[in-house]
Amino acid sequence: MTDPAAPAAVNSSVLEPLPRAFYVRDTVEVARDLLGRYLAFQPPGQSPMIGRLVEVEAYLGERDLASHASHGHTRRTAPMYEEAGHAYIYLVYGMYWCLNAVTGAVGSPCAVLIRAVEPVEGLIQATDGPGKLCRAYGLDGRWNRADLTSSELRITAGCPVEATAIGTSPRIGVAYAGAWAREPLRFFDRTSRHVSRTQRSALRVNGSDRSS
DNA sequence: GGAACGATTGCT
DNA sequence: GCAATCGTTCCC
Repeated sequence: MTDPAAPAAVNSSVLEPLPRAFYVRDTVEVARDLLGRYLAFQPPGQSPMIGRLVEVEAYLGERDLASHASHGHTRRTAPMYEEAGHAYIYLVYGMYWCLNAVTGAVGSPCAVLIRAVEPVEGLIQATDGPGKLCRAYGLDGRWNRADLTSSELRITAGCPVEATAIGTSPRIGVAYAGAWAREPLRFFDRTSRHVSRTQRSALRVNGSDRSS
């Protein structure tokens, strides 16, 4: 039975956090399965911010030349080597924070970069880009290693995007990575108008949109 | 200790 | 097309 007093922009079942086991799988599988899920953040004393994941990228460990992990285990990349289901948050270009979900087994430095969400609740600023969404949520390095299954920063069940609606393309901003730059490791909801601006221009240029 | 370089964004 | 801006990584 629905609670008539609930604000109910979002019902409770979709807000159930995804369990640890969700993240302890093949990283590409996790990336695709993350589309349609909710990124929910409620800092102490503030109202919740919720967005629907519409664009992600998979980073596949030390052999992946586009990944920070290609430099091995360093102070920065340590979170990727740790338990799946936690956040890996880093500063890029000295200005923007980026949020990842750590995936796979401990010791295997894989992660999924959250590139864009569609505002669902409490989000005012733009969320169509990895730096923009962290700015909109107010996320920064203090939330590095946050447990996405149980902390104030979590990813919840939402409603997964069906396979036929998932678009695939090479990753953005990793031209330095040689052949790895061309791997189809970016996934997005083809029906969403909230994918990143960078993605749309890249797709126009290289025509690499391969919906699957 | 120093230099080069970004998993981006926004303005020209 | 390109500047902003600073932590990380790597070389001396």
